[in-house]
Amino acid sequence: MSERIFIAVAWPYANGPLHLGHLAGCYLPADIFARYHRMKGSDVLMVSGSDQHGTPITIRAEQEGLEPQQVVDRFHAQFLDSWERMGISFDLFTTTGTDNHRQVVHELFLTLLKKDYIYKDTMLLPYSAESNRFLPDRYVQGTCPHCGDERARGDQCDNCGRTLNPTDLINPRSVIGGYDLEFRESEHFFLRLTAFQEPLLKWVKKQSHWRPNVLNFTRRYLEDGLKDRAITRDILWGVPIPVEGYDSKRIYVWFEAVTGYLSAAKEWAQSQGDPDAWEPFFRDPNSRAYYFIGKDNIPFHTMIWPAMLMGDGTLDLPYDVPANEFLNMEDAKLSTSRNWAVWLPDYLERFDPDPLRYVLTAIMPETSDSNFSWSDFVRRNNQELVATYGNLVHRVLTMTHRNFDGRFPQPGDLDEEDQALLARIPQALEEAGDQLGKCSFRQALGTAMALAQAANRYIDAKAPWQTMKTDMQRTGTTLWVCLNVLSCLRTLTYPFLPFSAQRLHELLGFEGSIQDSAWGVREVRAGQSFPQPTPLFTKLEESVAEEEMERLRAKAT
RNA sequence: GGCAACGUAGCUCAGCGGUUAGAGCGGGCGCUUCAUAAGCGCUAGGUCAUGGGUUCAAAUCCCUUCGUUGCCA
Repeated sequence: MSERIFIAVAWPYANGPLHLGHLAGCYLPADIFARYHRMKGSDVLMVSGSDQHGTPITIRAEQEGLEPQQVVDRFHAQFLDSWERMGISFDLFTTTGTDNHRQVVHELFLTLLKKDYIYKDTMLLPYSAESNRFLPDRYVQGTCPHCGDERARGDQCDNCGRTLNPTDLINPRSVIGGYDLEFRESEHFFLRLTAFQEPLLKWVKKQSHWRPNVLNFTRRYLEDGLKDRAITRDILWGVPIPVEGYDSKRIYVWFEAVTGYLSAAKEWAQSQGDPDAWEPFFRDPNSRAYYFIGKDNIPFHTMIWPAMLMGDGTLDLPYDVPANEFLNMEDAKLSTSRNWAVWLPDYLERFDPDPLRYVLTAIMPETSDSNFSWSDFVRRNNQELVATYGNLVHRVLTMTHRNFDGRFPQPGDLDEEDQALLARIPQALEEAGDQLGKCSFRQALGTAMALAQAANRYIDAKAPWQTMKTDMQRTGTTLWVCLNVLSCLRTLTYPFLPFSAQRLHELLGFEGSIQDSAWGVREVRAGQSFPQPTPLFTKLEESVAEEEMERLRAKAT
């Protein structure tokens, strides 16, 4: 009986390239999870897309003298390229700019409006008479009422970090052209979040399988009390409001972007030639939906989106929201604006994807913030990937190829040590499978590496380079046991290291794609011929850490 | 200012009520030579931030203080 798994991943904002924080935060864990489940035979749908709307994109477009669409098209193409080269295996990576998305958002909006979960009200907003338009919060600057900083924006003050409303600012003024500015009443639509407070709290209290930080954060938030929130804005870049008379307004990104999970599933279904294929992922209690996000996104996925789903009443709520904490860079907080980050396109110009996938999994911020450093990257690559795992593969394959004529040996009688190591194979698969299923990716990777270490110990004890002088039968048995461990490691590492796992698959003489193998024991065949082995991973010069650190520092502003 | 999390070996962290507190890396000693000078074994005597409390029993639960970080007003 196979499981059905919907994997929703946070929508990256299409106003800049992706960095290691994005990857470690949600895309890599989601991909590991998806690959594991596909191999296990689960019915998997993994979707996401570029978030195209919102003020920062308008601002960037204005700065560069481009249309917003040109900005988002550029980054969307870059995202697709990064996924391909990093091996992030989306079933669909779309955008919020499609007709389909607009329709799905409209349907949900109208459903909630009809049920009175969306209502109209007025609010006081910044308006520029001279340019004849309402201004986004970010376009308004003024003195922060808390710290007195004169360059606070209408959404927040960068100096003291507090969240603000434009009406909070002292001496508010427009950023564009420095026009005078007034506040005018504007009519908007609000989501009645207060109606969902109790149902949400009741639901959240049952989610004992959630990560403690996600659960605690959400409970505290709900116990403090939700407020209704405006879901429309006086802007022109975004999804239109499906009600007559609101041409100068659009649906606010946070309402529209989370709906993208549903619209992406529907778009995927259409692309499969079966428009209803999305339904089992949203309307079957036996299917489970996982939302992979960074911790800054928790409220939207544990409260707002579930509230919208509850309001609709026909769609399943998230099963789990395995939010990750933050990844720091060389002991400092990642910062896009200060350019303190390693960008994916940049990384991929110089290094292979698997070492990064390995290191980011090993330090994945599952339970607390973690730190990426280039010296740690080089160290882990050289000592863990190359020395412990890659070298195990290489020493076993080389010895076998050289002494058994390029074929796998026929095993003789198995002694206790042989049996003990072979017994670890199904154990490791079960253990790692269990850990992967619980989204404990660091642990699962550790399980795989522990098996590699056990094999290294076994080889040391068996010393096949000694026995081959006197007893080829014994040597063949030893290597046959090792080869079966390699076959297992091929499976165990696949979710984390898809590229090298595929290569190992081929080095072991298996045909086709490793993706089609099952999550289970697969013995090597005695007598099977296999190719001349080449190393799986490349050792990095120690100087790489220094050079990359320099590069990072040089670009920072 | 309010709330929360964290503070464990030189470094990065795991453990989160129950035998002498663990792993990886670094350091020290030794073994091995098949392999990308890779592998394996042994070794670190750390007041589990601090001061109290609960308990037969606490790094593990509760409170104080200090420090770090995050969220919120």
